[in-house]
Amino acid sequence: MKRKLILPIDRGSPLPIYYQLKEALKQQIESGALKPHDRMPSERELEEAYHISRMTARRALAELEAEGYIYRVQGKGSFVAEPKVRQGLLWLTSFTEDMRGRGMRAGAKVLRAEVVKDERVARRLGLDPAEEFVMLQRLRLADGKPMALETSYLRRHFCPGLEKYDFTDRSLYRTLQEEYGLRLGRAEQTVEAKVADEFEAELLGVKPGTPMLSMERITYLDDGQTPIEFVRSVYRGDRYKLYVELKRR
Amino acid sequence: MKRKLILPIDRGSPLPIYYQLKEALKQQIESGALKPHDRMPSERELEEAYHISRMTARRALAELEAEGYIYRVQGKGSFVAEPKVRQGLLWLTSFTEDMRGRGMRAGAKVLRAEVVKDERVARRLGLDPAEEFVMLQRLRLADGKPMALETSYLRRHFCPGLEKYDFTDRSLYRTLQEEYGLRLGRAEQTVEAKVADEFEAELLGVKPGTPMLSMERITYLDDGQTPIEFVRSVYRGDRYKLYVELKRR
DNA sequence: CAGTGGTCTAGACCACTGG
DNA sequence: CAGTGGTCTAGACCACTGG
Repeated sequence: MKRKLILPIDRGSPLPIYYQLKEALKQQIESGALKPHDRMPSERELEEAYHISRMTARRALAELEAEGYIYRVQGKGSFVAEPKVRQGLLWLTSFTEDMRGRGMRAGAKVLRAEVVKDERVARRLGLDPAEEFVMLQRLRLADGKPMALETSYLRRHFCPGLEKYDFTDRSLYRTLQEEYGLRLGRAEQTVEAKVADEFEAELLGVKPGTPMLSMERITYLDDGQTPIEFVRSVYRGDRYKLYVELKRR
Repeated sequence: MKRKLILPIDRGSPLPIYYQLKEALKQQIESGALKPHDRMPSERELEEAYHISRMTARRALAELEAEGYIYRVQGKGSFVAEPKVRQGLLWLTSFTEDMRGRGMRAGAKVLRAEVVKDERVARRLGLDPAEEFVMLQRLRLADGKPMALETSYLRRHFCPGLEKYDFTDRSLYRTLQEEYGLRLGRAEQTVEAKVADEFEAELLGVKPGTPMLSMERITYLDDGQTPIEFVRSVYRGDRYKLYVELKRR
């Protein structure tokens, strides 16, 4: 198969050739010009088309493979990968998105929505103990039945007046984005096993002593370093399971 | 600085030279022989010491860098990285690697090591019900105290005789790689909360009813689609916590 | 200045896939 | 068999760091 490759490679650029080639091929994949399982140009084809050495062509393809854009099969060739859930990562999703992904309908009952100070939370976020938060506590429902107890602390300074919205049928993350222009980037989360205390058991409709998944999350803005939220969640162990994809280093 | 490097490299091995070198250097780091911020041998030193080309030495170092074991500074050299603690859930790690990242010493007590058939496990892996597995059950220790009960099922066809090794002080994943040439790619894992049953409680030294993190994992070879292992692990909820990094889509 | 990592070349042999 | 990716060689020039 002969194909015309007219991707721009600039040998005068300070950017390495393998990098320019990698980005150009990536662009082809992301634009849809190359579709999943389409054959990529072979190393020798790239060598000839761009007058580069095979090792340089290889490096571009090897990095695309490492980044999950293509897969390679010895003796056959390189092929465009299925647009993957980027391996190895969990996605930062809202409860609503999470439940939808599991085929359940999400709901909420707002228990508290008020401005508070909390030294422990402030410390966890590395902030001044006097920092003010909007504290939002919701019982989260899946298909109408209790699934989790979620307590969020948002830095008031970034979203003044947040406590006035009714979050019964409203997405917190969507509100942050649409009303305050806050875009979330990443989060750090811990996951532990515990048993329900009386308060949680009562609210979630289980017996005290029932196993629960307890999670704490610190959410950052899309600059990756400004903490905006601390969340403590307790999920019913009998209804909730975490799915993770792991990748070998 | 002149240093004697007597890491074993076998040119007759089916394993690539760069890979053997990478694993040998990784071993030096994990054993503590090389400490954080220690200087690694330079590419030219490796070239000379092992009579290999610089590109081969480079590849070993480049992969160690990609895996987070070392960092490299142009004009200065390569250095051992700080052991990273985070991302316990991101990477497919062995128990030993996981504990090391938490600053604890890993150990094991082998409870069972035998060839079995197990229809439920076979079904979970999408295999013939008659598939034979090497079942390895270990009590996992951290700093000498029970941390988890781990039951692995490995497809016997891929690693015949595996049950004859003594895994008290031996890494299962390292054995798969070095003795059977099996390289792991990715895994799918579930995480649940449960309470310890009597058997687990007895072994792990907790009371029945103690909260536990229960995980199931299906591990695939580096082709990404051949299942090789099913693992069921139960971690003490009072000693173990998962760390996850989440990214916003 | 010698030493480091970063990029690149122009070859080589190998194992593997498919026709 | 021709074509593919996987590994490896023995060089080269470059930018950068530190003494």
